[in-house]
Amino acid sequence: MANTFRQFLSAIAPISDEEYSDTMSFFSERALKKGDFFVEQDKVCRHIGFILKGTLRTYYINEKAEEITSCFCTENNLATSYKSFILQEPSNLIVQAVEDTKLLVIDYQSLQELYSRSAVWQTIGRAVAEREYIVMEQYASVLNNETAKEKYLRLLKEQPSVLQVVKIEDIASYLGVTRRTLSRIRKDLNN
Amino acid sequence: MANTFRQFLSAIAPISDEEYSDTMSFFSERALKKGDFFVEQDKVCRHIGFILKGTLRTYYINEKAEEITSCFCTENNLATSYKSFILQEPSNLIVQAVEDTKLLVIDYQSLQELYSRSAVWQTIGRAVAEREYIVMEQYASVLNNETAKEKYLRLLKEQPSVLQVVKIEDIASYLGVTRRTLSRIRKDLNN
DNA sequence: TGAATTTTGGGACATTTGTCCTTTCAGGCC
DNA sequence: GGCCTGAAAGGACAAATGTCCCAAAATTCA
Repeated sequence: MANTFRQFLSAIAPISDEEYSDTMSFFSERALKKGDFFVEQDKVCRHIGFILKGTLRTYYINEKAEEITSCFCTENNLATSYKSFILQEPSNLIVQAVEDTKLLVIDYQSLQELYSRSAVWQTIGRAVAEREYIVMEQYASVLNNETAKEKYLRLLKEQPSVLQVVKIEDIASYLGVTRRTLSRIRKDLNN
Repeated sequence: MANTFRQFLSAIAPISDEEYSDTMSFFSERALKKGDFFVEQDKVCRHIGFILKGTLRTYYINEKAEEITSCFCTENNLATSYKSFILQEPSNLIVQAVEDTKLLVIDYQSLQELYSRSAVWQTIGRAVAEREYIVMEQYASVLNNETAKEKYLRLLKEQPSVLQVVKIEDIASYLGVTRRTLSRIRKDLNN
């Protein structure tokens, strides 16, 4: 079951069987039903989750009370409100399951415990932060440089499954345009 | 001279006098003249620099051969092409001094050496990555949610000195609009 | 210093995107 | 099945932004 997680870790730092089974006692499985929240608004995010199955959407509410989607999280990736988790402060981001989802989760205290116990986990912790940075840099570069149409095509290519489970409105806010503009883009692409 | 750097580190992790002077032997000072490159395009970024004095601009060249500015780096902050540095792969970002600049730099090998020597530096390394992540997340959220005018006002408030040293064109690309639109925004703000 | 070059501001028009709205379609529920 | 509700597509007009341009201002360098 947790094999994909082992692969995920091994891609970051070599980890022995012993270290792996030791650390796995810090993790637990968690199931979410469609619509359940993994991180709630204004609550401190206490967990990082590795997505075994399912899809989550990360969004925030702007001052016009609109939901702005910032991320779709899919299988074999991490889900968290990372800033809230790092700083252990209330989250302005909301993370919600858009379909039934299974996660492997670890809480903040346990992760700190792992960091202090093991150099391997220090390395993993840094590598995860670096990796999240790179993902975010890529996201920002795309936001800044690509048109909504290009962004849509990229989503279609990189996370096609997302289109099947989320609402058009959420994709529009993810692309930084209105529903109306996304409608025009989609019409355009069907010639 | 390097006092501000000591403060920068202390804000991340407690560091003793001994640890500080030990590790300082890994750093060296570097001066850049206006227009000099700190990171060149398609070369591996081998250094992280702490800006003692001056300003740098981070940008890339898009497929229309336009310079797109992604970051202005000011005093008491870090400058690097972080992704290239982490992965030690060629940088698509260019980092250039927009005025005479002094940095405290460390190269990749030395930093790895510090990581392996000292738990404090493991923690600093992770904290820096986390911090860079948070900055980037904030940047992406701003890009996605604020209008060009709001972004301009934010820049004015958070990095007013930048306006004195960089070209309008670079600010426009940083805001994600054309020079023409930034001109309209500025006219608007002067009533 | 003065000529050449670069940078900036803004006019005129074209294009894109947003706003507001109506219609159609699909799924859930009695 | 028929009704209700929410999601999606797209028409019509308004607003924002881009493109192309030129003239004025600032800067650079011989």
